[in-house]
Amino acid sequence: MVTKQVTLDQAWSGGNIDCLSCSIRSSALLSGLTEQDFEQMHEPVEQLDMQPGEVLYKVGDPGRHLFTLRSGLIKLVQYLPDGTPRIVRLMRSSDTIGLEILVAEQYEHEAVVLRATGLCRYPKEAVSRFNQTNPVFHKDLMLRWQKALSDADTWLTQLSTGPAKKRMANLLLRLKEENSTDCFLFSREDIGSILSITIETASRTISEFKRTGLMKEIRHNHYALDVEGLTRLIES
Amino acid sequence: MVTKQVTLDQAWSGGNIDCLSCSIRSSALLSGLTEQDFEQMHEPVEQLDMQPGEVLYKVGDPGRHLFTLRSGLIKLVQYLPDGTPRIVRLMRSSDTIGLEILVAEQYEHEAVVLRATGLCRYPKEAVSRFNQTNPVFHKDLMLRWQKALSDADTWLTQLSTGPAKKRMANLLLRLKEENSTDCFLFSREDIGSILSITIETASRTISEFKRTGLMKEIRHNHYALDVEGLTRLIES
DNA sequence: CGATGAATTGACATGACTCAACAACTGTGG
DNA sequence: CCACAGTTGTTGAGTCATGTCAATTCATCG
Repeated sequence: MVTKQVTLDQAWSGGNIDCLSCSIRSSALLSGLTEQDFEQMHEPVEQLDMQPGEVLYKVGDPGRHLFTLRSGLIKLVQYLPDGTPRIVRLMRSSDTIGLEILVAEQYEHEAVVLRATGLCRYPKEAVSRFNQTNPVFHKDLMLRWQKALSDADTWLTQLSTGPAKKRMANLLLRLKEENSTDCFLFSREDIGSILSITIETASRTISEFKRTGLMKEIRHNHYALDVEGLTRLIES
Repeated sequence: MVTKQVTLDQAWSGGNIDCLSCSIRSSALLSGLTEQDFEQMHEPVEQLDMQPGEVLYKVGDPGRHLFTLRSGLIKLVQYLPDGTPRIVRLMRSSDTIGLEILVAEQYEHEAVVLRATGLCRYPKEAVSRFNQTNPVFHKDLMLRWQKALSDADTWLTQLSTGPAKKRMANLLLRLKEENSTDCFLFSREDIGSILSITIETASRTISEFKRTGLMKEIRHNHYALDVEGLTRLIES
């Protein structure tokens, strides 16, 4: 994990790491804040770069920071009583993770990097204070909370209900890049843990989709989707 | 649906319907508010009594009110693209439903009464204003949001993952009354829609549990659970 | 009492899991 | 550069769990 500290100065100046003119500003957690807000922060914002497999935090870790993804992909995992891991959400660019620590002491998930990820780290206290003093920030935070909830419902209805083929089709369309038919997959084990199926079933389903033309492998784990066909499969 | 209006007077006076001394006050949405807060409300709080089968709202209905359950049981339903209904959460006493309208225009679920339910109805504008002006209220609202999210995760991991028997065992323990082994069930169709299994599988699983002594039918849809045994089943 | 819908049960088909063999890919050391 | 081991993905055969369809019982209510 590589970290880069953002000093108060840099955070709102024209420096390299610059929250005020951040490229994902409109969707970043600290968008809408003023110079003064940043001046009040005791602990700096930091930027992290993480590689696949690295663990951001685990269930029960004391939570002192929230994070916003600038790029990449992170899985949130919970474990069943019998030890089976279950991926409960995927977080992508502009998503915020660790919201729970605003009202709890510990993280509720294990956060593991799936694809090289850049993120910004905010101290809990600062976020909490902004939330209480800045109405725009506060509204934005509620939006993020609601989005998380809404995502959780979709996860349940689309990825955890019905036969494996429909679930897989839903996952593929969900992982599809905007304005394109491209889709990047990851390990069969992770796919299984998302759809609650075995790696064999995941592999077989993908093979069948390839055979029937619903997807074409461009290169390793990179596919072109037949969006029409997959949509029809879901709705049938 | 029976409604009883709470006038400004009643809301904070010693009247019959009295938010300030409400019996579930510590867990009700408007706990922590002062006389002055109630004076600011343009539209009154109302109490509703609803019977099984009645629909509180549907997906896409314009959302103008939030609700807190005083008693009873309500299911939140979403529909799959192919029309299958899926129960995504069960709401019980002291739970708040309709949070989404604080940041969205419409309800995201269909809310249907499963057991005779009493609830309080709050106008969206008032809740929104309290949220911005009253720090305690605001903190409470965040707690509710986080609880909903946490519940959604549990729903996914416990009730939608693994074999039907384990899911059923989890559901039974979740429906169990506090400090007792009693458990009230509802229609097999609803159980199926919670666990994402067919009504036949639901029925068969319950029959098997009765045969193997994991539960005993006291009267219609009222059971005594073998908590130990069910827990063992889940963890195996 | 009969009529209706819900729940149960049985017989069978099918989808998903298990176990096992093998293939493809990755990284390491010679 | 190759040989090798370790890991991940694929495929096949057999089993088991769940879904499907149908028949029957049960509960409720007029």
